[in-house]
Amino acid sequence: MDDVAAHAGVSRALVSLVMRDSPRVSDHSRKKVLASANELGYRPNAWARNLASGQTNTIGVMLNDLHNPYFTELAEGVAATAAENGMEVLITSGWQRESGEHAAIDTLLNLRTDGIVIGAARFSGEVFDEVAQQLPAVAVANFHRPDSMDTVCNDEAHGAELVVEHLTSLGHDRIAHIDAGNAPGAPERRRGFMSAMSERGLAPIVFEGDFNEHAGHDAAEQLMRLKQPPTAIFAANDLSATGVLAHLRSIGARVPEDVAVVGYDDTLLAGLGTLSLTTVHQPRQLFGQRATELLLERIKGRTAAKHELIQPRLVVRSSTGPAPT
Amino acid sequence: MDDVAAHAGVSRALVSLVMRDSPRVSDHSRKKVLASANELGYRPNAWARNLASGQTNTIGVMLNDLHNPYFTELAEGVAATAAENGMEVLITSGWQRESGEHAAIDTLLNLRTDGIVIGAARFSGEVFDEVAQQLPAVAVANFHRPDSMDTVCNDEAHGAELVVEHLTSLGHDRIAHIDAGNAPGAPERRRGFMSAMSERGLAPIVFEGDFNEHAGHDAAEQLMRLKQPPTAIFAANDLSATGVLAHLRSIGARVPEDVAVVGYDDTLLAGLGTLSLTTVHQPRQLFGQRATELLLERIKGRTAAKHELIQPRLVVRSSTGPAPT
DNA sequence: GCACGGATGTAGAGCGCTCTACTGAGTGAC
DNA sequence: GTCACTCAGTAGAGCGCTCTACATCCGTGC
Repeated sequence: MDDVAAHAGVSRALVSLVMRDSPRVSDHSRKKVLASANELGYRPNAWARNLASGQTNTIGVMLNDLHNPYFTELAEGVAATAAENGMEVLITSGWQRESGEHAAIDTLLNLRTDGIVIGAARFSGEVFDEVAQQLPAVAVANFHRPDSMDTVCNDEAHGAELVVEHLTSLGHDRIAHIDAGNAPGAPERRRGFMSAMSERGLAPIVFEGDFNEHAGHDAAEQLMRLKQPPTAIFAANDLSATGVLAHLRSIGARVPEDVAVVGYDDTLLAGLGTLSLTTVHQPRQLFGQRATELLLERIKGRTAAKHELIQPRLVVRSSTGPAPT
Repeated sequence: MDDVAAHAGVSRALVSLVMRDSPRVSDHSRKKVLASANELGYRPNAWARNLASGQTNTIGVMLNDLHNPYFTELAEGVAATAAENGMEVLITSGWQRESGEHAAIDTLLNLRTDGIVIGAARFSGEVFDEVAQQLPAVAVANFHRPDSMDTVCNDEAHGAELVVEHLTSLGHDRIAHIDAGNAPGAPERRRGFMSAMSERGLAPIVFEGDFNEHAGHDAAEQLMRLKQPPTAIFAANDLSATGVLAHLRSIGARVPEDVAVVGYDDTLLAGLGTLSLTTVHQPRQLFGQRATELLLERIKGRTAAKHELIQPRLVVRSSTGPAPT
């Protein structure tokens, strides 16, 4: 910076003003400084800048798992909203391990970014409190719902209710749900399914499963061996639903004529022509957007915690149809 | 840091040594300082530390597209290798736009991380040169192969050759390739296919396609209308192969008895029980590992550029089998 | 002619660390 | 007893910026 100042024949302070796009600089000086900076290949040092200014203009995003589209779309939403507000985004990941998550959060805390978005961490409540105490933070899709920080969650239960509503409106009444135990989001989906069913006076059939293809396949096998097999199967997620479809095909059951199948998450899979799965779509970018907006409010001084529930929507494709008569 | 020093009754310099795990500190002082730091909730400021030390202990990773498993697995490889070497990783993304890529690179350059890994950027050669001039950098899966920085690439041509070898060994000789135009990696796959075919005295059939399901479906439709349809189809990637499978199923052609199908990339799709696709697996984590290793060499002072080609391997599943007689 | 105020520009302290050079105490060899 | 050396700790400059307070210049109004 000294070199640029000397080269342009101005003070260091003026160079600083130019680099920060201050309106307090005449056009003439601005051009002179910019030309010198360009010629010397000068680029402001972010560490020094942030140290001196005490703010980073950066939002840190900690994602549990980069392979999961859920998180990357969340990050994309954060990035878009951050960019609109002139902020930058730095991502760290825990690579699906809890120790990794701690390291990733520590990196961001040491960096003292202006705020932190936490994507579905396995942390205990205390860790959340500790983070919230140090920096403005928002947790997304986290099922602890810590009071100490803002949260943005998908309304899983409502998603399940949408499924039941869709299937019952098609005339289905023997509807089975293959769940995913205590995996994140699964209990809420299960509870939503059960309450939606009983509200309609229907018996909720629930089979144990998991968020993978194999579990869906096995559960479907058991379901179809029942004396009265269900006419519709609501799988834990899209992957699980592909297992269901595979089993149904193997026993010659037609979808949706004999059995309707619904997934959850609206992943790439669901959209494939071969599967064309009715599923529940979560507006994942919106999660990132709302999280960032909440964070910006926090940075501006709000202190009371806010908790947002985002509404999913049903995407009807060709794996569901009228119940067999 | 002053507070911690005062609280522990030592100098600031000693606190600094403790925070950096220096062996020059007695056990007694170390414990005292750590206790004070803990009590006061002290956490070293990364900006100040990096500014003062002139190094960041951090590797920056710029990824073109976080949704693409290719890049996230690359990042995972970088993270693992970086962790082994006691370094941290910070990720930025260009969100599939070139302007975004520039911003993402700028962020890292301003941060002056110790090195940068660039995941498949759309940059021109000059941009690579410019980056390489400022910081140690490695480009991964980039098809410009700039001389100014190290590169790590997949040997796409060899992957295509593996496919041809597999199919011919099964007795196939009418093999068609659905390509993906000039999309990244596609020209290399096409060339590999063509040369492997002609080496074996076979006529390479190439149809225009793209890296998506729809393109695979359409190309397959055209292929199967030929007077002599191919007995094996090598799609541009797994997604394209799902389109092929969908069309084959719709016209009642059996896979692999009537037509063998091969994908590329070994994504989640290929492993699904319903598809069970023979495909080419790229060791994507290895890309990240090698990239990081090259970067560390650079940081330690190597100046001559290195270019590595990583060998893919064929994963045989049930979408391929002996050619019909 | 003078006070005033807006527009530009500058000086210099300070952000929170690290790092070099140094001090002083203890240890062992001769 | 002296010297050389090691070990533990300290002082203080300095990393590359920003920011507050101030200086200077010029046009305006009375």
